[in-house]
Amino acid sequence: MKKGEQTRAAIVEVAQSLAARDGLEGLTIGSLAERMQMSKSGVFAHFGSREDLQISVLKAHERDFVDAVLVPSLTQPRGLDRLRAMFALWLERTAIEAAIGCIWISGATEYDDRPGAVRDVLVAMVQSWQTELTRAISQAVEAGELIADLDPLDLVFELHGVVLALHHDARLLKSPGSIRRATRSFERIIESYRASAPATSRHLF
Amino acid sequence: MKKGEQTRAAIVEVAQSLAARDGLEGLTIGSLAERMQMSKSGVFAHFGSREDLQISVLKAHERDFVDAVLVPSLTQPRGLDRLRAMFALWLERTAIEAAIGCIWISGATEYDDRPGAVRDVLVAMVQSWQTELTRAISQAVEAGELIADLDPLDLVFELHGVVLALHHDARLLKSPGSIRRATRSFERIIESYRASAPATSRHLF
DNA sequence: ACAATAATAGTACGAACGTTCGTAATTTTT
DNA sequence: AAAAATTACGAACGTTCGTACTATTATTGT
Repeated sequence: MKKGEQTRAAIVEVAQSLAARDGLEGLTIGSLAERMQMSKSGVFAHFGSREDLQISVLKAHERDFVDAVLVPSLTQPRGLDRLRAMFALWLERTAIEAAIGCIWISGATEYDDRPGAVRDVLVAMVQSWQTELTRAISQAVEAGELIADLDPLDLVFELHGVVLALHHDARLLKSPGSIRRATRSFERIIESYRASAPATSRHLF
Repeated sequence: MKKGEQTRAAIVEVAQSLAARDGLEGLTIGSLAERMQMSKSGVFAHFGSREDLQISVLKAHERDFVDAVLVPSLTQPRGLDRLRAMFALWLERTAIEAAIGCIWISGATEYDDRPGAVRDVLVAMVQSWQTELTRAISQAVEAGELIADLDPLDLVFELHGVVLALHHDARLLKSPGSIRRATRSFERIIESYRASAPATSRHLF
């Protein structure tokens, strides 16, 4: 690994924590350079533009998210088990990010009316994660663990709401016990969509 | 009403729509002056500082919110009816704000790590609204319309999640049908907390 | 109508923003 | 070790930011 690549990686890492606190729009090259003990132009040279830097931060965040949430959940068998793991890990990560900030959530409000490359990348990432969730839910439905007439997107919507409310309450209101409340909420939601009959293999029909 | 007051009111109104789009931090006196066809200093003179302007915008927003959501809901009788009205109106308003932006929601991520007067005012407003919701829920519990062991804050949390998810999906992802999904979600949540026995007056016990 | 008062414009400021450019220092390759 | 390529720096650019101060114009009360 050449020198340039490794300082670039170091810059992006610092930029991630800076953007987590101040938002992607609050991220400035000046403050980043200061934290890196580098000159502004030295930092800038690693990216063609600030937009490139912001996108690099988003990509690094996605890598982290996939490694922390999606990948570990795949060790669980398809169906409700895996869905539970996905959401448990998602909540765990949100709980951590409640302390440092989540650029997907803050970015959602920053870029919901600001067209451009950063917005496009962000939207693609969120949709990609929602697609993963949808797939896991569909598998749980097919396994007969969730009610057959469930619209997977409905469940995605509700789970997403729990995560957003957790982030909001923990971060803005600093209200204690949000994590416990979110976990309970998740269990309640899943329970209300559980198929009443015990799971039966599809090919029995 | 003197001249000054009425131009000030006009400025705040324009500032509201500007802040809805760009966030309270994205609101600048320069762009505000341009939209008002006034000089920067002319606009500025109505406020002691930008922070004052931001707080004025927040207060105007709260007035609008109370007028559109809280006040009309009070015409309904205490209990589940009123709670339903509150949330229906809240959703209705969020649906509108999904097109123009909501400064409470964007402000939540802008100020979750930025101490100061703006943050303090924002937090107070959110908490005030959550207190109203909590009261309405408690009344529905007392009326025997919702299960007795319900923690009102749990329900506030879940309803808030629905609103946040709606705002997110409608605004960032532009996904159609979010409003219908949110409404269904609300009905489902309420249903799962409904007291199974028909409502009986408390003083019968 | 005329003072007194309030409201707006004008100008200037220091700081921070992203970006460009020429050059020096360092790392990599030969 | 010399040559080539990469990486970092320092200074400056033009803008925009919020705010202060001073005029000038409108509005108000008598």
